[in-house]
Amino acid sequence: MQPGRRKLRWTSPPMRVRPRSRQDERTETTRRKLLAAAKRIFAKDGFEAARLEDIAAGAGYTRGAFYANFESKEDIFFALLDDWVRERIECVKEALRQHKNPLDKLAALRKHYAEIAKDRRLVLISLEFKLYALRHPEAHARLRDRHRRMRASWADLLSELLRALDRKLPIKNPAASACLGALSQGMLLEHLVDPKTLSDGDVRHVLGLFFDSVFGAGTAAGCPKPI
Amino acid sequence: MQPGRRKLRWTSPPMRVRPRSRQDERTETTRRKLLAAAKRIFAKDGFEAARLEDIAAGAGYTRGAFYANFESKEDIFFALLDDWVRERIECVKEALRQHKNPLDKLAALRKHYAEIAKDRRLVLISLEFKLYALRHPEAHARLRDRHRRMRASWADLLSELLRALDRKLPIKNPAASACLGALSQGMLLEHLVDPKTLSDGDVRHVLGLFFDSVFGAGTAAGCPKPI
DNA sequence: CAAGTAAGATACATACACGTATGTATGATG
DNA sequence: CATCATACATACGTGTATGTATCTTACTTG
Repeated sequence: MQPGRRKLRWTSPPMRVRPRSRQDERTETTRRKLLAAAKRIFAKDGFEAARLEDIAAGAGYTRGAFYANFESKEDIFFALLDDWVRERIECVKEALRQHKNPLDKLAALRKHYAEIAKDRRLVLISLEFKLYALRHPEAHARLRDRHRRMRASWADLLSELLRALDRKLPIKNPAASACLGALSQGMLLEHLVDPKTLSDGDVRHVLGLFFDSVFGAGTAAGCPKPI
Repeated sequence: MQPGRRKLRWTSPPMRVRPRSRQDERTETTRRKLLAAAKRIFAKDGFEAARLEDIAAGAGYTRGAFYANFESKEDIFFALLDDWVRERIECVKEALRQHKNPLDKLAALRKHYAEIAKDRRLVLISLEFKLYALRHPEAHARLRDRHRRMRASWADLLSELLRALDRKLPIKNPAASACLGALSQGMLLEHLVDPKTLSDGDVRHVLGLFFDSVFGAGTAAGCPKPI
């Protein structure tokens, strides 16, 4: 089943036994270039349709370089996913740090949510990959793992914020953020399939309302019998 | 570009010039069998991964039979989609007919929405196909067309019901049902990726609340500042 | 600077699904 | 009954992505 499972050089951080040779730098830059190219190609063609050759070529190499640095398409995808999630969390943390008042923090979070869907390509790919994972057990397990970690990070952020606001979520924490994500992903898709039926404005509008229903409106203590 | 565009016998209903020969019956049954098999295979493997050969084999034929009856995988998919949409609309109409009181009708509709996600396979495939369509302009156009027709049918149903209840939707009609669909699809996906984080119950719960926010709660005149 | 190691290129063997072209029964028609 | 058309099967050619094995070039080290 498993074809040999070659050991890759970077599954764990580079052991600094040797003080970082020129070769090490070289591999790191190619790895970075490959990741950047993969991001572009995945965005353009989607996960399944993306060809390893295009990714390698996009980074200025051939498939040989790819296989020297990654095991498979899934492999490089997860590497990208990790980066992406990390960036998003950092970005939100940073945004929240810039406010003192909890209500302002909430507003910042709301704004962030409204802007997620701007990263359309990434949202679509993550959607596609979820479907892919449902048919590929190994990928599914890895993805679920990532998801849990991500939700946990969000949950930490949120519970702190909610404590400061003295509010409670209508459903338990990680599920709530999953629902918000689900709605935003789903609406983005519907919007892209037929922008006339569900406009960009509609999407933002409904997303905002849903957000308020979940976290309580921005200023009032929340809708009396909200979602 | 277009490889010959063979004329297929069933793009329009059979001309009854001849009074329905035994051959006609034959083709109709094979067509039906192929459609049934396609439904199974699509459900099992997804749209893109499904092989024409499996579909044909599943119906007890070979690829020859397939190409004699359909143009392509997309083609048979749209045929299935049409059936599915028709069935769903009929099913809801029937359910609504069984009640006199508009509030009961609304409750029936609510129940129906909660049960859509039960048809998991179909929801997933329709999701997958939307993504597929976004990368295949011809399929996209066809799909958008279907979507509009479907939304229009829903809109008719709903506006009648809403008039009877003397309520207004918080966003214009077809968009509202698109949002409901989006939420249900998105949550189903999240649920399947990680059932522990977003349970089946959570999904139904949130879907119900969202429904109430959109249409007004089942009994009260609706949430004062709802979605 | 020579010998060894690692990065990456090239070439190949494989696999798989597709669409088509041709063959063969079975049903229709004069 | 003979001939023609239709439904479907079989076989083939093609395109295309994949993974690996081998070769070349760049770097490292004694």
